[in-house]
Amino acid sequence: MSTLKDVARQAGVSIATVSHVLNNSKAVSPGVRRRVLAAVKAVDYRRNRVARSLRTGQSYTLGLIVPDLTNPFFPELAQAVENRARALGYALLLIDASSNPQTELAGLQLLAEHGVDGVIWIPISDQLPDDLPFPVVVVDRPLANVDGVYADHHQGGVLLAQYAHKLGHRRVGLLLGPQSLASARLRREGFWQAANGKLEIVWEQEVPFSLHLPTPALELFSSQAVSLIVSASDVVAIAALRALDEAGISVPEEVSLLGFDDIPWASLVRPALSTVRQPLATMGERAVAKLLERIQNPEQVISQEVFEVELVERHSAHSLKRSRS
Amino acid sequence: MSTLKDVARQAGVSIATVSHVLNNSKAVSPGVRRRVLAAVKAVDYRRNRVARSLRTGQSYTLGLIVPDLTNPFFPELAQAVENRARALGYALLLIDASSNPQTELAGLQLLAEHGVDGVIWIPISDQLPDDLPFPVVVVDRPLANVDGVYADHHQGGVLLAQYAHKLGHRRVGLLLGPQSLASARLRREGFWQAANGKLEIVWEQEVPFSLHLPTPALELFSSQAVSLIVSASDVVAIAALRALDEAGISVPEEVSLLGFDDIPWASLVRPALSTVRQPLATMGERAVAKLLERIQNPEQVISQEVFEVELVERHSAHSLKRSRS
DNA sequence: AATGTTTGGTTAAACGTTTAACCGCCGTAG
DNA sequence: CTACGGCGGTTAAACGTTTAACCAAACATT
Repeated sequence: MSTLKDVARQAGVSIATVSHVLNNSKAVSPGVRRRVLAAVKAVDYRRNRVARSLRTGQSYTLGLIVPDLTNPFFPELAQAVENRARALGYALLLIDASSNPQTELAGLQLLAEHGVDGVIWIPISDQLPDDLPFPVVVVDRPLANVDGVYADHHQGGVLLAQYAHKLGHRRVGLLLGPQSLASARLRREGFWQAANGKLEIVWEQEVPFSLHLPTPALELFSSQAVSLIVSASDVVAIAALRALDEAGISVPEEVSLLGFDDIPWASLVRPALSTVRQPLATMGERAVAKLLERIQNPEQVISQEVFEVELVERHSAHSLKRSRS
Repeated sequence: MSTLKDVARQAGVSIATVSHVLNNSKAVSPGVRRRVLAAVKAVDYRRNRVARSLRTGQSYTLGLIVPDLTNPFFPELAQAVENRARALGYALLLIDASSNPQTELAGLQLLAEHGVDGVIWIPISDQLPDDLPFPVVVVDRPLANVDGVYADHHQGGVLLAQYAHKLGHRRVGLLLGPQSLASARLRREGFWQAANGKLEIVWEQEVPFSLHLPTPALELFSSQAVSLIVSASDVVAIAALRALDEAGISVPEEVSLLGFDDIPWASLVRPALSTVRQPLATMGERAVAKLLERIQNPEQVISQEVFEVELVERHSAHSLKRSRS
């Protein structure tokens, strides 16, 4: 690869001058500028970001840590983040933590070594390690003392409960997300709060955000009759769907099902999932914007942005009212 | 962030010595080594990979370019690549090309600037730009003159045709992937070859690898009767599934459907897709291994590895024989 | 005892940028 | 005519490593 030196030699100027025309960091005469640009083409020069990083302390690289790419919730987010970052001149280092908090920490460490300017983090751990040498903005799962962008999980819970009530359900079961995650806690709280007096929560079961339901959850389906199962996320809803199907229980005729997230698959599955939508791509883009703001201005007060959620009605939940009347 | 200099001062040795203990690049007495290690802890030293890169010419960073993370075929691959790369001490720069060849090229350029040691590429373009300053290994879509790891697409096509014949189908329609992609071409060729004389290919339609079917494809479903539709990939099979559902055509009763890839969703969808499986994660891991071999030994002869595929029977394709007998 | 040889450490150059400091020159103002 | 302030360019230092070259002291070999 050719360097500034090569360009300089080719153009018959000093390397400083070349640098200045490339960065517009100083006035340079049109004649020289033209020569330099020509030389750049001639030797096929590409700036060496490594050297630049070393000198300036900026790497123009961001980090992204996701818990598990295999969970269809994350790719959409990741894509938005990557595209936005690249549009703004940043490359993106990806860490997939494989649902392992250890890995996640190691990832943070790795990103530090690589000198990223900042990282976007969808955490599994419930707190930020201290003395990180870069700013971070957390996405999806609220954490204290960090910039964050989240959906309004609490409101999502409320929406679900209201919808359940509106459909005339009374006895419901809750497939909760990991309660170590603020997002899952908030959804639960929202639901409970809005359910108060109107809905009877017959059982609650904590399950991982995964396509594989633990057997205790499976057993609940048959043991205690509920007319509606509301699940922690679309993925677990879909897992439940499959389990119910295998158990010969039909949705929504025998039991209704509600999801959360509105991942693309929610509308692809049969019956299509009624769920609550969060603006994933927007959140991803906003996260990188926020991170860059923080990088520009490290002293600004930390803030959280919460995005509105929206109920989307499809066909996995059934109204009891009509069938009763 | 503390530097070698800080560690050296703290330990009362030269920075060269510190470097040597950290890299085991020279014998150092146990006493000094202990002091250095202690100093490292004391000042919370982390190696600065940027500086190291500049000096050594190695960045310990790999690039990964995927066409579209939102297509569920890729996350699994990406995860495998990332995990394997990290396990071997490499970080991974992700580029999502958003199905745009322009973006893809820009991404390659960006990776070059960042000085990656090599890149793993799932290309949309049909050839490798020349004078890339790093080695690349191509995955999934065969390209000439590059290292590659692929599934045996041709054999997959054969398997599909044989299976179709075994089930007693005769009139079939083909939802082909973009024929600019070698993978899609090979699948088609395999199918045609094995179909020869046994199957009548009533129509062929080229569609993108996406959840959205173009309308010409939709129209085919009703216009010309076939008993089986074989699709370019699971995603398009699922798209077809939905379209058929909306058209009130039931699968597999009225028309059978076959996929390709065996993405996780293939088994989640109803009816579960019969499809051909390729060992995605294995291929991802093998790709990074191959890339590293190439980095170690730039002169080795280029090679392609093709992986066996396997038919997996589920419930989207129907035997005609029984119903006829 | 004189002469290699090994051991354990240091010095300094180099990687490719950016950027502050410097400098010569030209045009203009006093 | 002198002084002065851009203008347009160059020089050189610095970023944090790695690593070749060097060196002193300890040790082994005859």
